[in-house]
Amino acid sequence: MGVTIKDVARAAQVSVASVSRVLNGHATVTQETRDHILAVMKQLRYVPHEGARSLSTNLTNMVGVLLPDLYGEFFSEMIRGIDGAARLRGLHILVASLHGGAEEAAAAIRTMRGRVDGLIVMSPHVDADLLAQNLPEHLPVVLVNSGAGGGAYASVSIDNYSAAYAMVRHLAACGHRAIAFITGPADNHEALERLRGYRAALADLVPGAKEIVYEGDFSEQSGTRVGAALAKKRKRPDALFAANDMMAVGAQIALQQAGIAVPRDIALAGFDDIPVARYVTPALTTVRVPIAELGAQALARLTQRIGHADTGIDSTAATLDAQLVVRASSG
Amino acid sequence: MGVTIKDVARAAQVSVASVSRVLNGHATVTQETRDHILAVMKQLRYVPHEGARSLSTNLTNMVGVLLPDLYGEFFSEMIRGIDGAARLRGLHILVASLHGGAEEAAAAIRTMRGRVDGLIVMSPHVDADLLAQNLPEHLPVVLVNSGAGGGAYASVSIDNYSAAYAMVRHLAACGHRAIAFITGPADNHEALERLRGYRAALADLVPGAKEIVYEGDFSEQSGTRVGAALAKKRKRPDALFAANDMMAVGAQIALQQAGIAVPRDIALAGFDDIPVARYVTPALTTVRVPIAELGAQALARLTQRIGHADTGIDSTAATLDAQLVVRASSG
DNA sequence: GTGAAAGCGCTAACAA
DNA sequence: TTGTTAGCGCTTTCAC
Repeated sequence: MGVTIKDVARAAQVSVASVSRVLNGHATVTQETRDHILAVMKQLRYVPHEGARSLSTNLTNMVGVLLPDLYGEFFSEMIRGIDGAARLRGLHILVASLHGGAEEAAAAIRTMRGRVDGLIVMSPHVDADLLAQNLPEHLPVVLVNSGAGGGAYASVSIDNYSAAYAMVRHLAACGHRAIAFITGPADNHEALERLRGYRAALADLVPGAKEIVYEGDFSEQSGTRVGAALAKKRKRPDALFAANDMMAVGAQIALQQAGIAVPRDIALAGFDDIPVARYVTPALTTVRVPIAELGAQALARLTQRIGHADTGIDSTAATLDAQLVVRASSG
Repeated sequence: MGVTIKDVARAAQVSVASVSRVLNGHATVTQETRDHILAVMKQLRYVPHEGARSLSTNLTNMVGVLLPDLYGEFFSEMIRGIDGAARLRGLHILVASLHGGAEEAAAAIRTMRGRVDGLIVMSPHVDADLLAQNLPEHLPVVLVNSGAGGGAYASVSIDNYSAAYAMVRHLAACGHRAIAFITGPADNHEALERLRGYRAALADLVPGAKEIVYEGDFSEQSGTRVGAALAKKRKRPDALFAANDMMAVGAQIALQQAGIAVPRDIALAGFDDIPVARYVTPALTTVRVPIAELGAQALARLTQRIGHADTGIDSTAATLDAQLVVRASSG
């Protein structure tokens, strides 16, 4: 196909070893031959074959990124964070989504063998077993926002529990007592942590208050449903806390269409701080999740593991704090 | 490092060739030995080394995606479209951003050699020369939304010109005569096409109207600046058409803060239909760009080129239509 | 300082 | 049906 190291060697009348040496900056080459080889490379438009080099060195300078989905702001921020940290270290990223079921996830994991030096896995569904089964041994892995590790892998996550707790504290401080919650998908680790935070805070901070929990699935529609249902009730809660912003926005629109004012009639809060949160009216009180930072941290942890791959399993879990963002919707 | 094909062969008491055969589904293996080998693979947890396989077959099943930036909705939609089309074909994607200058862009392009079967390049800045210089010869390439091809490469793009033209037609049909425009970055091909569409439509459809052009750079701030400037004027245009949604949103906020109502005092329109456009008040009239579709098309074109790589250079340019989305902001 | 040659893990003739 | 062997493009000892 293309120009190979052999072509360069032949044209420069040297051995491939010498060409390889200048390629890798090994000092043991005369300035003279080095210049000559460099010139020939230029002239032939030689571009090294990274794949072959990887096979030889057992180093790819790539990290695999396994995401549950490639949709929306969360994902793009994540990639941005990872890529930023990666380019700093001269690494490239191989992205794959785990879209389908366990079957497809397993396939995705397996095709990473020999292509990457490490893996960043974010997967609310994949469990530790699946990983263990399909992961080439000794391949460094960092889990993101996942309960799957079970302590077996290094991980970084957002402190969803504390952030949800803090949000309820804020709502209570605003004078709201009947505080309702819209959950995320039942099998999503993050969503469950947020629910747990809501429950704990309610029990701790609003004595005598009882939980009001609506089921959602992180989609705007599920928020809309809850908003519409609430609008029809005679007795509404003082505040509605959705496990993510999209549901909060859905609820807000449904409520307003029913003539119920936010925050006058009911306070509203979300989670994530997606861009839209700033632009809706009233602007949405929410929790800012440092997504890009999360990705950057994951990559940092990973490269550190790649450095000394034989230090055994690293099961430490890092946690990033999320930040309360108070806007108009919480009253 | 891991378990290799040799290990499997040894354990199964067969040659590596046989193992390779069952790996690749070559029928010429007894059911008996096949089963045996499969069992050994399972037991040893063998995962083929894709890198090595690629070197042998000269096929990576990966496509490189070079993006100008990894920020925001546009990028994530693009990736989603490409990835969706890729997984349909059993391909994986290697993402890299061209962040820095030409230097870095060149480096990014070069490291793709031997890692990918083809390249999707979206780059408002990179020109045809840079590509030609650093691209391994015969590597299939598809350009996205770029003027860089100069007809030398296959490309797919949005018909920015016609969409902008249609938007001006819509604004004119709403009765607006003094229609202003906020440009994008001066070196951005798409931005220039939108400007060209605005100019042509104005000349064709609003006889006697003169162009009112403000400079922007696609950022929300630049829109805010224009909005603020406009707010101070005694005589404002009837309508403001921004070359992208972020600038339109920026302008809208600045105008409203100055007490100028949209669309009563001035009509507003954007371009892209980012999610926020739907949620601002009033909702933004804009042009929906089928970004994911654009990515999917690019990948489709690419794979078709990868199939018959020796058919020479394909310089055909496909164009996707964008769609006018009329909401409240245009009056 | 430079070259010859073995090997990275796999595939694909070619033989048997 | 199965095994032997020569690469794929590169790196890296080990001699010279």
